[in-house]
Amino acid sequence: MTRAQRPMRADAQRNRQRVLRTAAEVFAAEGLSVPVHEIARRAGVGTGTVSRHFPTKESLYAAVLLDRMGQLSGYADSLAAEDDLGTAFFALFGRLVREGAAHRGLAEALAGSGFDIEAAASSAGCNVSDRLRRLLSEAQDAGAVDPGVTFADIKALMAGCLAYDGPDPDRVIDVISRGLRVPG
Amino acid sequence: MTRAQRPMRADAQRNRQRVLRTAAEVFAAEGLSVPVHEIARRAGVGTGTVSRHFPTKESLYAAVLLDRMGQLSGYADSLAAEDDLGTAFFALFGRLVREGAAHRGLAEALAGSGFDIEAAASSAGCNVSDRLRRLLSEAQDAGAVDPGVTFADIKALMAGCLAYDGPDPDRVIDVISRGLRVPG
DNA sequence: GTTCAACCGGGATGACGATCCCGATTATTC
DNA sequence: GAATAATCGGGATCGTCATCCCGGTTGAAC
Repeated sequence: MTRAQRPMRADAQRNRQRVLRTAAEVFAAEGLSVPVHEIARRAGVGTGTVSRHFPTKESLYAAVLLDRMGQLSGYADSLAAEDDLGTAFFALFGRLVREGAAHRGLAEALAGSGFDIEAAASSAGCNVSDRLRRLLSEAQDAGAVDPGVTFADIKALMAGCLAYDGPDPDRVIDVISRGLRVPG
Repeated sequence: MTRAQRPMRADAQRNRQRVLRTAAEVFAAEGLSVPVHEIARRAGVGTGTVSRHFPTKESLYAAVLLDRMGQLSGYADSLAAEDDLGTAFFALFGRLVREGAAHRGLAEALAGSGFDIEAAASSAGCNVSDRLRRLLSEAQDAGAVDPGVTFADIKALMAGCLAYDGPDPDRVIDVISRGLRVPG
């Protein structure tokens, strides 16, 4: 147990954020194979700076992904105030799909290297997965979602949707949402 | 205009097939980043043999993808005999999703390098896309599919489904199929 | 059975990119 | 404002891989 380390120097913190944001944009726009060197260039820092904050490229992937999950977690919290549970569920589902499209590759790359995303996320205090699970069962109790649908189905559908990165994601989400509602 | 070239030597043809099949399996199982060297090793040939048949790795991607599209095209043909147009449509849709999961990455990689998959496929005489489009409109005329759904929606849904590579693809396909049917 | 062009294996080559390192710089503390 | 420890930039290093090449081999034709 070492003493609580002193806070990061201001410029270091700034650079870290800058790299993280740049990386998120660049990965989303051009894929994960963009060289670290290029991310450093666009962020306006040296490659050494990137390396220091994120010792491997993989750790940069993880940081970008966790950062995004934190944001989504905030959105999930904001839905707690929603009265209509069906609306809340479909809102979160839709948002996850829309926002997640760009990050599917990240999740794949990390999973492929034995990085446990869910564990890391929940230890970071943002378990989007649990919130969605709870919303699903509440929405089912409220009669807004087909009770035959399982959480695994939802995850699978999302995994699918996350890949879609074309125009009109709303139409896709609509069709799927329709499939999830109570039949009849 | 050169004279029609003489047929490939028997061993060359055999090796080409062997590489193509091995590549399809390996890509599906371990992703596109597997080294060409490794594919050659598993196929039991030298790297030079792979290079000769497929001068670049990208051309290997294309060959694997077109090969698979040819097979799917054959399946689409076999559905021509089906009486129930709704059944035929959902059969092709489901099959495309199930079989396609492993090949999404291929399509992405090629699209990213300006390779026109649809054009290549149709010039190879196997336009799965057109067949699906026709089946959709026939199934809609027959009252089996919601007439409000467009072909673009279908392509989008497929793009999404293609990403899903987990257990129970059938449940996912069921939910989506339910969303596509005529509203009750 | 002989000839020859096509084909084979796998090592050599070169490019690219992640990571490490170190002298220069700058934020923080007193 | 001086001291110092954290940070910075970007070049050096090392591996990995796609691609090329060439001496040896084999199928095909006569």
